Amino acid sequence: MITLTEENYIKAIYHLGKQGVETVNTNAIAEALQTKASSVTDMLKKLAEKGYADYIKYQGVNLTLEGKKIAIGIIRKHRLWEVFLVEKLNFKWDEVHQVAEDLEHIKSEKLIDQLDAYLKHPTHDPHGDPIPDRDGNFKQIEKILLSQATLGNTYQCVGVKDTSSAFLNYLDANTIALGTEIVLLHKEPFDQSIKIKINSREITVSQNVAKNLFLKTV
Amino acid sequence: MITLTEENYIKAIYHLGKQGVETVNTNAIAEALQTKASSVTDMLKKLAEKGYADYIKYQGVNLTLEGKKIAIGIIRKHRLWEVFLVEKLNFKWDEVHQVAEDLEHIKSEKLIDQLDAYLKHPTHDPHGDPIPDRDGNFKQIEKILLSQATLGNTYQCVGVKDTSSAFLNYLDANTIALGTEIVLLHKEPFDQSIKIKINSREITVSQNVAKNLFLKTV
DNA sequence: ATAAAAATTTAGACTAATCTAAATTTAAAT
DNA sequence: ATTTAAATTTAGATTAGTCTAAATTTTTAT
Repeated sequence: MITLTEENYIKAIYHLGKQGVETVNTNAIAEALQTKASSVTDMLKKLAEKGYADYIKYQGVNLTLEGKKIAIGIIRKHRLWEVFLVEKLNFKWDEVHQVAEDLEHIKSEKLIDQLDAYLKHPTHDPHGDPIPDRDGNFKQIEKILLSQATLGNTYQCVGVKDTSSAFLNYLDANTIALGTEIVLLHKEPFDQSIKIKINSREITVSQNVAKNLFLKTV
Repeated sequence: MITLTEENYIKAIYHLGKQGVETVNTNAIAEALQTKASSVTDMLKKLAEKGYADYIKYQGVNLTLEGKKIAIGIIRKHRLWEVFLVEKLNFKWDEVHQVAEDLEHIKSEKLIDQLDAYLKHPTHDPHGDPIPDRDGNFKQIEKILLSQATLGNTYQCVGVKDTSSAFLNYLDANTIALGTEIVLLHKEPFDQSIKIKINSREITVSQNVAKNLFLKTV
């Protein structure tokens, strides 16, 4: 049996290692999980022993195939619950994360498969992140940050990098939602702020915003 | 903060003490939670210390008002999730218990209030048990066991005592569901079996069945 | 190439929840 | 009213996860 704590470490390693591609170091995990490096070391040994991770002392950790599978399963559950909370229970997109953080650990295949069907097999969560299917397959859309977009082009908003309430509320206040069309009008060299057109309204957003909004070309 | 384990003990004490009316003894709790009496003793001390229970060494335990409030809150969540699973996710009534056992510990007021609204404020769960409202109020329907019913009378099935899959499947197979009308035709003195009419079909059920089916007069 | 800084691990201790085995208290039986 | 049996508690140990402080390894800077 896998414990709740083990699941949280595996998920953190997965995210920190960019879908399990890069090696993750101890301090990064400690920071992500708000715990101490020594606690992380203990857990990495345990995860390695259980076959969920490859861990080399002082060198860092990688998830094994099994570890990745577990991570993806948790992420699938997390994102499905987020969709449920927003679509069925009227949560706003900045309110779902904490609750989904708990719901993602409920262990019932039937529950999650039925939920998936009930929600009509959604492919993306309320923040634009892809939802893995039963077999763990999902494809990341071709997406770029607003800060990397090209002048004059038209884009569609497909996700956010920062999922803090502060940022999501900012987007709400400026009527920027997933699916919103955005035309890039001007890039200010002085402070990297960007002028865009949304819903036939022109606004200027800061570099900070531009670095946290994902777009795709249309 | 209250831990998951503490919640489970409180719930067990509540149920064993018939809604917190009777004093509960150590062995009963150990049996209910599949643990050892010594573990129970430890936990009772802790619950008493935290103000959730009144505990007297060797005499047994009672929930305090706060303890009862917590128990009722957990039961509310459990039963709402059961309704959700049956009505929205197509679970059968014998499949919901285990999953609800986990879901009941998710802590989010908003989640449970929204769920309640989404389900249109149901008053009873799929087994006929009442669902407490936000303030912890609920009323038990006037109900009797089939074994205590009177010959010739017409009743309506309103709940089950045993919630095992074996029993619930038996009821399904015999088209006995919540709301089904039942006429008591004959009580066999020899083995306490009972002949009833359901949906214009006559069947005989064992004493065991009669002692686990709740009815109300119509 | 070596010293200083940063990252990581080890050692030893703590808490929550559990257990076994022994001791104690209460209830039942003669 | 004792003795026996049943129920309960205590004592001491164990596991998972965490922590602090000290020791070690790696990286960085000169």
